[in-house]
Amino acid sequence: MLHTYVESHLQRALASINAPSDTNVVFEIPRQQGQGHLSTTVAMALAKSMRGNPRAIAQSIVDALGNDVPFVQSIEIAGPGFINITFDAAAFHDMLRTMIEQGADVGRSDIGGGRTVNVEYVSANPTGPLHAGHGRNCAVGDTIANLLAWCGFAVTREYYFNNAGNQMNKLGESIDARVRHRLGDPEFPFPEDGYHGEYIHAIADDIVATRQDAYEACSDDERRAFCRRAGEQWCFDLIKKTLDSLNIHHDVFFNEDSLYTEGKITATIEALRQRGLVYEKDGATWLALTELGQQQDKVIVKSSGEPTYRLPDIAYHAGKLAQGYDMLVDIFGADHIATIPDVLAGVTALGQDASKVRVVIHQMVTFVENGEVVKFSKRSGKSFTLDELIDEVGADVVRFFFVMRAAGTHLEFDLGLAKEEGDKNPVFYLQYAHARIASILRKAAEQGIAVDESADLHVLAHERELELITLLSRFRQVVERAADQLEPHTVAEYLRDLAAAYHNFYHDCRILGSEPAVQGARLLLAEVTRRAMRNGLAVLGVGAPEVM
RNA sequence: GCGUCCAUAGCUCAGCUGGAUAGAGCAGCAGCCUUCUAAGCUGCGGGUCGCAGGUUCGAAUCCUGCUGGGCGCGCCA
Repeated sequence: MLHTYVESHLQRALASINAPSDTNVVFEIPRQQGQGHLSTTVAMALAKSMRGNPRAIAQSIVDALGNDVPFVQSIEIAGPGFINITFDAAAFHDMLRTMIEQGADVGRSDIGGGRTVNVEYVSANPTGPLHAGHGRNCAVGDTIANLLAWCGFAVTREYYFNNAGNQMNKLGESIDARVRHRLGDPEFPFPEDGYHGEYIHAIADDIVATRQDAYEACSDDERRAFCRRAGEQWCFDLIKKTLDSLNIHHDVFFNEDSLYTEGKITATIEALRQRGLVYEKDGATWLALTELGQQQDKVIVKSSGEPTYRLPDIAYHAGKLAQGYDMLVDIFGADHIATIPDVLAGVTALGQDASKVRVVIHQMVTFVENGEVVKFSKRSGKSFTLDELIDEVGADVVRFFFVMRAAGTHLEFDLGLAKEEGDKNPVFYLQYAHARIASILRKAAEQGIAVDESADLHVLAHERELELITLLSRFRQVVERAADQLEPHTVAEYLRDLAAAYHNFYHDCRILGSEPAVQGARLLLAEVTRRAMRNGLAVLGVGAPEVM
């Protein structure tokens, strides 16, 4: 990054004009031409505390800097007090050299320092296939996990599920009914609010075909449980297969039921009770959330004796913190937003540090094709599954489209655009840049020209070359920021800019057939770009094709 | 009604934790291939940053209110 060349000099200059020692120097890359390569607003920020004219402060900073700062060509004061710095080409060559030395790992960071992070995402219960809308949680969660891993965190990818609830019973009853229909009892009643999806028939067919004897040996109650287990198995197999096709693999599948069998639920209630936060009312057990700053108290154990989801959620999060994770990341859809404060309050009440929990809320997805909203509904059984979406547009497009917008905004997924295998599709724009580089490297190899990492970079002076180097130099910072802020879409934005910078360079700067020194330096620049693009796409979980 | 997220070009969206003349893609119009992939590049048009106040040298960005929309507000998860 350019700012590293001037940061220490600037700090010294600030000290010499008696600026406060905690002054935060903010650097920006100016948008407009003629404003240098790098800009800082520090003089304007200091105007208040130092009670001075910002331009005058800027002038004294520039005077204190002197004109012998290495790599700096010129410094100008502009507008209300911007300090604009123009670097000489050697700064760009130096940055590129640093990136060359990072080899295939260009852009990798160690800001995580080995700290442990648990990222929990997908977490759909095994009551059916993942539907298309689940794709956003999958892609956002896995990309965040990738980002953190890329930045030196020790990441655990976790999937939390519940195979004991009401919905699972409904699943078992639904399958049971379909099996009985097949075994000569067509009048057997289908449960109210049962699952109507096609997959229920598929599961029933499977049971009849492979386990009919075992099924018929069961009592009525056992049959429902049998079907529930068969359904869970079938659904999980399918979910894992779907995730696998998106290259998503969890390290831990955490069964909510283990919280019961291991006594964590009762232990949690007792711990909360000891703190005076639990009371009985109307036959139920309540958590005094108002004591913890929340709006209202909530039931944690129903009068039926069953806990509500809130209790295991608290026990689950407290348990993960107790395992010693430095950070927990939850990926939730907007429909779960209200549960978060309760869980965090409960976790805090149990003596854990809730500030270690970071929750990424993503808004809902609308699928659009030809300007019309495409409906999907699990309830009606007319489900639009994630598998179908992947079949339609491909795994790369699915992953990219779900992370290319900020998680907090409503996402419009344009199926028409996604299906387009051409220039309109933003994924191909990135992949094409990579394939173009791969192609040129192949062509060079055919001509007996290898990438020479020790090539002299001084011949790189074209505006397009310097722009490309500047963009490349930002790669690591972009990834670090995306990891820190848990904002994967900024990587997608960056890669678009990087691809554009490469296409510009490619268009204006002939590589093969140039004079040997220029050819060598440009080939090396192309190779570094390829590495950065491949790494960036890998973080997004998108492939980097050699040929398109 | 309460909570929460959102509102930026015709459409979909960025906007780097307050900075300079608010950007990109798509759509529209006009150009560029006998040479490394035209899935590319170049140019043009297009804006009351939802509205109204406030803080500040300076606001799309921070605060308040309002309007419009998404999602929640259960002894469902």
